[in-house]
Amino acid sequence: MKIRVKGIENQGASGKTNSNERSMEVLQSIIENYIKNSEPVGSRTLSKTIGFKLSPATIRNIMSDLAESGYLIQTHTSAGRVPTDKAYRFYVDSISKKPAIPEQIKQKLSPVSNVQGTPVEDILSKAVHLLAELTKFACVVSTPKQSVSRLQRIELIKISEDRILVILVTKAGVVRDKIIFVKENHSQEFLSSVTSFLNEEFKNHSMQEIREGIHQSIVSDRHRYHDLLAHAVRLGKKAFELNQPGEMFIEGQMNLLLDSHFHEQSSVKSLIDAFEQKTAIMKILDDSMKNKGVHIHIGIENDYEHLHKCSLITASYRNKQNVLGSIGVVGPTSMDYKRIISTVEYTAKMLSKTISEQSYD
Amino acid sequence: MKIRVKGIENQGASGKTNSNERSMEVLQSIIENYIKNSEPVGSRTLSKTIGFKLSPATIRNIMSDLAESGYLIQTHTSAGRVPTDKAYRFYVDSISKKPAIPEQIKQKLSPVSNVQGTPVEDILSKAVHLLAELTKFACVVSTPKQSVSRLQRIELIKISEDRILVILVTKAGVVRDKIIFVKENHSQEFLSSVTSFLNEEFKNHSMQEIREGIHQSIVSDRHRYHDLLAHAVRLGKKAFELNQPGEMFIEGQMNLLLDSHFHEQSSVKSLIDAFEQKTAIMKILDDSMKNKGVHIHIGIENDYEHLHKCSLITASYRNKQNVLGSIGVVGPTSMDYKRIISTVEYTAKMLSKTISEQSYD
DNA sequence: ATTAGCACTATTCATTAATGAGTGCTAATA
DNA sequence: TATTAGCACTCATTAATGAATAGTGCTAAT
Repeated sequence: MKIRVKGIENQGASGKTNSNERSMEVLQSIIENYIKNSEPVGSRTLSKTIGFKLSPATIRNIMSDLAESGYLIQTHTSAGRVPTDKAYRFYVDSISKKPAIPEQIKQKLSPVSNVQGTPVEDILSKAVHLLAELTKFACVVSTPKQSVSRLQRIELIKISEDRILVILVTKAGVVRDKIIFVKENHSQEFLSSVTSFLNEEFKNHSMQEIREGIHQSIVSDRHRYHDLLAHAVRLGKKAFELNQPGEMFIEGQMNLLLDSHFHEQSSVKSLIDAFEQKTAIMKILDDSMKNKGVHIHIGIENDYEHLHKCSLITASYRNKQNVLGSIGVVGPTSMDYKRIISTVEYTAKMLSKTISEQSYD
Repeated sequence: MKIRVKGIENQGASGKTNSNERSMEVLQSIIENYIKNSEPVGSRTLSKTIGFKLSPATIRNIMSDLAESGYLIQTHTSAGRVPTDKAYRFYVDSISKKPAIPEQIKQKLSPVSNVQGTPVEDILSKAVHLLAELTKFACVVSTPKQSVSRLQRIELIKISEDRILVILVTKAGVVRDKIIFVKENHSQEFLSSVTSFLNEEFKNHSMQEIREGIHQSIVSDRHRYHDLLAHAVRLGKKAFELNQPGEMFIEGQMNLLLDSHFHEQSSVKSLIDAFEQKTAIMKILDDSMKNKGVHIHIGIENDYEHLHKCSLITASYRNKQNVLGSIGVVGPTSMDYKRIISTVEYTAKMLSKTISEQSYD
């Protein structure tokens, strides 16, 4: 029995790194070929397209090894081979130098920064729309997380006997409004004093901090505000209560359905489910905020089953102070990773730049 | 040559209304059959399902006439017949008594009214979501038109040296905010006086009126506000400037792609286009606000070419004073009109009720 | 006016055969 | 020893064929 050097896996074990490197290059070639044509790639085709000279037979041997190690599968006996998620993982991990952003893409995305006093939501929506247009996949973006946003200003406005409009302006330039119901009929003057108190006390603090600290903070100031206090606590609590579960804009869902990889009925159903049930994607976007750079989730790596046939490329955007949210692409596992990664990265960068310029820091 | 009574078309011309009515009933039967099974219906099948006794041969004759008059088409020689848009138009026009809303639908839609101080946008989004779930088609809703909304309160808040946050609260309970840029560094006190002036002057007026009347109104009050005037005019103009082009929420687009009628590549492309290019659908929603009741646009009746294979059922929603926007369903021309019409109608009613309760009238 | 009967037509479905892309193995080769 | 040529084999895809089926249109009988 002949034991063949397996390449990749047992790197360094044998001295044959030569053969190892070659396996990697072959695998890379197969992946790129499949990404391009979406068709199982065979040994003959590959021997032509590959950089260096190798006969189909040799390639077959290599492919056989790669298949054994779980990088390739065959849909049936006499078909070419298709990369597995493991292969894609290897592929993206081995990407060293990112391609330069084509001028054309920069051009396309320039509207994102051409904004003067546009609400942050509109900027996000513009960005995700353009990203979908560029990538031809589904794209998502999460709105700035309220909890990490820092307060620029709060305003309480009486709009009827029992309703008070709360306006929160964050440093990032996001305006959130909500209406709270009260039993007491406060005067606008009273509200104004509560307002200025809250502003003084909490400007520049994150919503998270405010929610946690509001009680102590007010209590410690007891001497300055006496009867006003009880009401202020109650109003403030209500005003800063977390109610927005965090929104997400989606664009280009339908693009996916033109993609040949999602043509089967079951795939379509999965996709519908994945986008209906927003939490799974939202969670991935949230996770993406924790670390810098581009995040890549390939197929089976996703916890949510309905996303097993998808890859997600995400990147967070920020202003000068905080990471605010993230933007991402949802596509088939066989997407053109190099292109998509750099496009997402660039878009996130543009977004950060634009929003930073609008922030109040 | 035998001249057959054509039914429908030449009503009253001959005394044979009997045959006429029968044609209509046959047509109706064909349509309902097709709506149910999405398959061309033939004479044999029909002679079984139809209420009264008629042989296939007779039905064939009638069908032949109906085809000649443009109510039916054959996909090929030996296939059954399929209703045309003209047939659907006849069908919906002849619907007399609307079916009662099934308890199940009422149940499903009840969350729309279970809201306490929810922003109008959230109510709309909830409603359109549920509607999509119920109908299994794509659903859209337009946010309240700014121009007809009447002012409940305006607020100007200084948030940085050169930026003023404008908050508009409408009678319908919609809060709109935007940031305007100014060259002068106004004090908050100054803004407050402008604010109370604008509130006094314009409360209860529609945005449309305000935009048109702002100049005169302020000029005529020249004696009361002297130096303040010039600035107030400028700020007010900016504040009330129309910038929101009118939004639209879409839900369940992907539902359409599960529908057999949109399975061809070209149809999918059309749909994507139709939803990408929101203006066409937006226009239909806008039109729907002009008249009461449910509006029905069948296939070819739509101006926008990419909607030629779709029917739209829309209905406007309102508060006590004004028509605010409309909600609708986009589905295949062979949708179950009776069910969809009454569902949309009911949803719009619920929406109106809920929003009215929240309005400040 | 209605219907039964029949010839005719087009789709759909299963079967078959030809094609071709691709593999695995073995033996020859550099 | 690694590579390659050659060959048998497998299996999906395609086209061709024919039977079954669902439907129509027309004519003649009721």
